[in-house]
Amino acid sequence: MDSKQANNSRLKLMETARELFIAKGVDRVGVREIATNAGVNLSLMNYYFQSKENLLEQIFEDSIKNYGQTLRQILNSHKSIDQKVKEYVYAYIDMLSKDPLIVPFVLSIIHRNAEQAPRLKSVQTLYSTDAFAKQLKQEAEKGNIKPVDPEQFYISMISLILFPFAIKPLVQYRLGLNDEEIALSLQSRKDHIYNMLMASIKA
Amino acid sequence: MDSKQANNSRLKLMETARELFIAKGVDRVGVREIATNAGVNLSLMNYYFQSKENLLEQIFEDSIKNYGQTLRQILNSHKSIDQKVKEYVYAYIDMLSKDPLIVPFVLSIIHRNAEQAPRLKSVQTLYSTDAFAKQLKQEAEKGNIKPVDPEQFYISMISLILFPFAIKPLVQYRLGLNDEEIALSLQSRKDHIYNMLMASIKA
DNA sequence: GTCTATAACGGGATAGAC
DNA sequence: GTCTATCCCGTTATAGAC
Repeated sequence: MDSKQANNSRLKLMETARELFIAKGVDRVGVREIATNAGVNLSLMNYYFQSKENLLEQIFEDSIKNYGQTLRQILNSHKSIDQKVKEYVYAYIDMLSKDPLIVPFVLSIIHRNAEQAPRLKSVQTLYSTDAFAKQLKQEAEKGNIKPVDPEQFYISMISLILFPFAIKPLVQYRLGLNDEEIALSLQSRKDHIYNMLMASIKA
Repeated sequence: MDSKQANNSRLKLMETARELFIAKGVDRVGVREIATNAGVNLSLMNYYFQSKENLLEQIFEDSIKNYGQTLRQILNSHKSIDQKVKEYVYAYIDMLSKDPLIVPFVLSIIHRNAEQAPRLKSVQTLYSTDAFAKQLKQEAEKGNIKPVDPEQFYISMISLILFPFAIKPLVQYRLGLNDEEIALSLQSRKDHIYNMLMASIKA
């Protein structure tokens, strides 16, 4: 069947590219190299994915979509602020630890194409406040937490979570950590971030 | 004089490039375009700056160097933690507000060349903890502040400061802010960040 | 040391014929 | 879907002028 063939070539390209990107770094992998390794014609690759960047986006789309839904559900649930923050921070860092390329990739999209970037799904996943802002306001009015600008609080939360992954190589070099140690350090940020966020709004 | 001529071409290239980079975005500006607009031969441009990325780095080197020294002096001074954090946050955000391209540029360097990046001066400026960590430990032992992992605290501090500049276009689009409004929002983060950091270590 | 002209290479992207 | 030709762009090299 044609559709099976199509899917095979598409999938093969994405798998091959993913392996190469992780192994060598995105910028040290050529499109011709990907096509060759996948046993697929370069033109066909540009037929499915119009650009290398788009190929990269497709590769992460699935994992980003799944995790993004999880993250949004946490913020939109009926749990307490405290519980939401804790679950959000934990789930987000777990997600990024499994796919460390997501943050630099999304940031490069924002940087490269500032105008169109905000419309991309993978980008929106990184920034979705929704019902969380309202809850922060309501709880502040009830006196359960200190009044706080919801947008600023949300931006602070994702800053604390995401930025360390953007500067991971730098931190790793500066502190002389191996891969396991830097991974552990990022894990231990979970509680650090949670504590910092909650301390700032504790009534 | 020869040196004046040289400086003229060099400066003209840097000024022209700077304007184009800010106006169109780094990746939508070609090297031939820069040379043409500056009225300078492309070969000469490669004579002074060997690559587009190096040109970019040269453009920011001065401002980064000056501000970097200011920031380091704040952290290495003999002021209180409270005072240092306040001055550091304020000075850093002022610096980034004047040169909004610094953060995405440095992050792209880290992303592109993870191995060599940590050695670059412009990169090191963004991450220099030095004496600040010791002070955090000492103050915790004295009971003046809550005990905290100094590295985590420092990373949190620069995350809160820097990340919003990395996602500025995204935030601007999502909240529907014009240039003045987003600038104001970033200014008002100064106190937000300062309060959050101090609340997390208040004894 | 400053500057120009020109050619060429490699990589990403595009278009059209088949 | 495939293949070829072609283009743009960053980069390098060379040869030479002032």
